[in-house]
Amino acid sequence: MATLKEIAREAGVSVSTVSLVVNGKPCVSQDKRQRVIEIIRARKYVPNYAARALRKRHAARTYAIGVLTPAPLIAFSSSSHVYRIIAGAEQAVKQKKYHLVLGSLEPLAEGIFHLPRMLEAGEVDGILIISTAALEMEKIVGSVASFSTPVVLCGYPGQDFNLPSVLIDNEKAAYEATLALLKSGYPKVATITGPLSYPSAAARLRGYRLALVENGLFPDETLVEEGDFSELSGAEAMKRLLRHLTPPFGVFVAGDFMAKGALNVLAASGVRVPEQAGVFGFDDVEYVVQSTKPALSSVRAPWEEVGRQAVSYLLALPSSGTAPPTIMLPCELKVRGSSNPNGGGSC
Amino acid sequence: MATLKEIAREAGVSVSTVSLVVNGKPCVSQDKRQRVIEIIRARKYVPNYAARALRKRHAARTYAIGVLTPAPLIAFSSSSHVYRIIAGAEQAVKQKKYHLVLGSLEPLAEGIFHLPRMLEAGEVDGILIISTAALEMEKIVGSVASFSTPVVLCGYPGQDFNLPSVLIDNEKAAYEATLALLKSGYPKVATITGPLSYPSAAARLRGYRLALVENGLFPDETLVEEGDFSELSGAEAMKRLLRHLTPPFGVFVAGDFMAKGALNVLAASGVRVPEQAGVFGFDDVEYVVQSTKPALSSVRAPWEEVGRQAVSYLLALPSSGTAPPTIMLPCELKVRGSSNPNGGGSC
DNA sequence: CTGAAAGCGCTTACAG
DNA sequence: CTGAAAGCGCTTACAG
Repeated sequence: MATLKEIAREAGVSVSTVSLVVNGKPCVSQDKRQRVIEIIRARKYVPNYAARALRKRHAARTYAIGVLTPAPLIAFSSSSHVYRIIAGAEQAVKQKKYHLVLGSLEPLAEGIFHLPRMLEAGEVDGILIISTAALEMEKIVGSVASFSTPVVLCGYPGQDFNLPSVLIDNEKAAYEATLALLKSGYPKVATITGPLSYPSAAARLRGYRLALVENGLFPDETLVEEGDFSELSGAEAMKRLLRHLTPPFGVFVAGDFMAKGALNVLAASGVRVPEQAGVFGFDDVEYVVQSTKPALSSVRAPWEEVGRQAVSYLLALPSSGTAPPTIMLPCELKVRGSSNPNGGGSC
Repeated sequence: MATLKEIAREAGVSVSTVSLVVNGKPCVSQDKRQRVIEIIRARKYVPNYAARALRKRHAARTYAIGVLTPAPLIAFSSSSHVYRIIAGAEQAVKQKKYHLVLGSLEPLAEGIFHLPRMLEAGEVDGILIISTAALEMEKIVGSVASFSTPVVLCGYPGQDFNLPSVLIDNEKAAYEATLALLKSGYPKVATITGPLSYPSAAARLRGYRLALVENGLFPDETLVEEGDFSELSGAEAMKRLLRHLTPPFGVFVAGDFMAKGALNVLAASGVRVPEQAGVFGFDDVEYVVQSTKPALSSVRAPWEEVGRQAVSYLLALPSSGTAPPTIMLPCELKVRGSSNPNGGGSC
């Protein structure tokens, strides 16, 4: 690899001049510039990144944003929000000539995580932490906070870590999905929740209740059943609901897999969807919503946009310590056959 | 940020001694080592990566592997092999304390690509290039070849670029899928191909033909129809096939979306699957194979393993220039209801 | 417009 | 076992 010095010698100029040319500074005469550029081409000179960074000291950027996932990527299903956030973030960094660096947490033991090297040596200009609905973030956030690298948390709202965050608004989405069921004409609406120890599951339940109350319906606790996001748990929750519940009714289900289980039970029980019962899921998992009959209405979270906004926050982060803002992005309702008795339930 | 020199002054030792401690070299007395470590802790010293890399010159590793995708991630569907290769690669680099750096190609104009900075400045120790079935790789491979960074190509076999490659064996997989249809008892087997200008589509056709010939069947060109991987094109190709084809027969379809279209046409034409016709897809797209009735048999490529093998090749790459090897990984047959007349086609 | 020189933070022979 | 010193490749005031 050629160095500045070698180029300078060959061109018969000083290293300063070569440096100026390389960095596109204007104050170099035409002929010298020309000569230097030719030699750079011929020798395939590439600036030494490390030397440059060293010289520019702390002003030096790495032009990299780290993405910290709560587990190795292989652990996530292809429909996971993790991939969608990464795709959005990549789109956003690209325009600014940044790269994404992937690092993942490896749980070693109870609450002990192996942190990727990325976090330690100031190798990135900012870190985007992806959280899951369930993840305990205390340890991680604690470790990260001791570094000076800017951080932004992406994912589901949970405990307040006093970190800049881009989150999706679970409560509002649940509120709107429940409202949609009521508006579709179902006189009462039940819900199947996720594990209520998860902040996001609790938030979805709050949104559901709010919609009922605002419409003059008294929240009836026999209409609330808890699942664990699995298809089986959704089926069992639906069976329990059917003990008290007679059609017509709506069910807001806090996850698409559970909703699929619920639909199966309704079909087996002879309850016609959407005529006698409307079902609304959550997460808009492509291969679930397309595989049910009728197609499942669901809540779609804007995860790509979460990634994009997190990056633009990191890249614009002022060095002054302003209070960490929290952005809550709204979700979109995808109304399909399962909750739409007026639109022809066959599609 | 504290520097070695500051730590040395505070500890009353020379910078050499601090450097030795930081790098875990043994030849330092216990008490000095102790003192230095304490001060490093207290001052939260972090070694300057750039200085280290600069000093170690070319021996310095970046501990990063670049992943070059043929387009921004946002352009790929969640079922894309791109995500699966990345997940496998991440798993592999993790064990060696490496990171993955994401970079993507942006087609600017006809054959002109904007190359990510990652490729230019020796910022990574190796580059994993992901190709698609259709991608023209000439330009990219040419640009990359002029750098000294080791490269490995991942994806579908195509033109021979004389690069180390980890590919999936399309031909063999097509051969096996066709054979499976014959073994299931379908006396003749047709095929719906992808665009035959794609090397991978052509390879799948070769595999199909080989299976026929080996079983004493004369390749009949009226049994070959070309599609473009879309569901619609699969439906139309199936319609064309049905002009000459009477049950029982099998169809090897070179893509799951086309297979779905074909299944729809068979159902509409009153041909029962798998009793009268067997269908085998390709790619094992989760939300397609699960949504058809009966469930679609398909070929599953080991993309995670492709990523893993590519990384282990890059990390073990000898500096001497041996001929670039090419690894062809076999695919797995996922036999489901659509091609299995004996297993009860209802599942 | 151009060159000589200092120095970024670190590692590494080289003496002691 | 320990320290003084050179130098990695670059940028940047500073003189001219």
